[in-house]
Amino acid sequence: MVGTPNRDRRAERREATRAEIVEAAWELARTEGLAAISLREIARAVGMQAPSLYSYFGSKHEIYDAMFAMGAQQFVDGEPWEQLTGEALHDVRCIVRYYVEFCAADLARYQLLFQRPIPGFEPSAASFAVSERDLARLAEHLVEVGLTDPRALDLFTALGAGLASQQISNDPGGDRWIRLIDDAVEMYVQYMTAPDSHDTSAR
Amino acid sequence: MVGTPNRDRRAERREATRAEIVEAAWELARTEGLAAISLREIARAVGMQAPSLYSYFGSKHEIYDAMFAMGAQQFVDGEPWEQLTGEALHDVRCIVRYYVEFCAADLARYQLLFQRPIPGFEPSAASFAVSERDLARLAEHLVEVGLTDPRALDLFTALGAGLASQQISNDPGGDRWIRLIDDAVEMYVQYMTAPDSHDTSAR
DNA sequence: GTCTATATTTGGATAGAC
DNA sequence: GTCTATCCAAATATAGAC
Repeated sequence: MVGTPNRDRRAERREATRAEIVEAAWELARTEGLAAISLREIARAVGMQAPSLYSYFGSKHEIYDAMFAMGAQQFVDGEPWEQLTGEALHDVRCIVRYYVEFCAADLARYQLLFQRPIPGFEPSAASFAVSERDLARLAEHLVEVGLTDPRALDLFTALGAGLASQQISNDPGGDRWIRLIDDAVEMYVQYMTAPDSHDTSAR
Repeated sequence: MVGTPNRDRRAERREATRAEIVEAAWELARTEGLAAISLREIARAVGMQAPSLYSYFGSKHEIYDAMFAMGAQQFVDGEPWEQLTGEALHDVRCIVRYYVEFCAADLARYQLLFQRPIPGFEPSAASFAVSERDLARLAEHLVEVGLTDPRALDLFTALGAGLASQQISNDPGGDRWIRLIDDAVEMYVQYMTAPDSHDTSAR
């Protein structure tokens, strides 16, 4: 009998090339700006002609989408879950540090993942799902360390986003806001764990 | 004797047309995205042909620069200085509210003023100076209400930027993070005014 | 100061040979 | 799957008449 092989070498090769294209696109985005990359440049970087890219992606937006998915996966893969201890102050500090440094490390990646600088582009549901699952996991962990207030998650993300945004926009390459992380986290945890001076029902 | 008139009607007319062009550019940026506006569209919106714009601006970047200056001026002009009382909690709340709502009210304006989504564009020193003077004034006011810690300003801007960023990116048109402003401000002021449990020298 | 005409470049995308 | 050739649209910017 003629069986089907348990590895599809052709599909593997194809997937590898797709990854190569996306990597090249990121490289260009980092040097020239996210909105300034072109199919011709991407193709040249991987040793192809522009039309050949259409064998791998149906449009430029599909490439952006794959870039988004890759960035989101990088974020998830690098998260320091194993360093968490269950102690609120420590864990929150850990996560905020990771987030801010992840953002500051790559402006283009930050823009694509956390802003919407490309007119007309929105990540597909599949690409977005990675981020959403991760956010849910974060929400769970906040509850585990005792931050059960329903506002805890949104205030947390606002804090991280603000430190990252300021660091990137106003001191790129520096550490002016990175140095504030520990203070900000202390402020946040103190407030969220203080005995009900500000809980919702007491108002 | 032949005197010079004390009003230059020609210059006034020219300035009015420049303002009209910038206004049209903002209008388009709001509907199509900041990076997607073209000189042709701007020209059509003001009843001109594209090349005529070059009588008023030397390049597209100069139009972006004028847009930046206009946005910065709007921000300054709308600031609620007259509502401030000298009481820290109240004043900080006032300013953060103004900032977040200003950002949330116009995505394109937020992007141009507080992010850098246009590859190759940076505001001129003159346009930027408006923002810088305003930031200095804010710093002074924080000191006046007792927030003398050197970290107060940067933590303040991070807080505002974070609330605005999350509101715009994750709940456009809603108020999910706007509703958190009062809590965030309370958290901030409590922390910054708490008796030296976290001041620099005590560490 | 505004126009027409055009230069020049560049972009995304498609057709069809191999 | 990759190429060449090309389409088509759009962009910024300039030249020169009026």
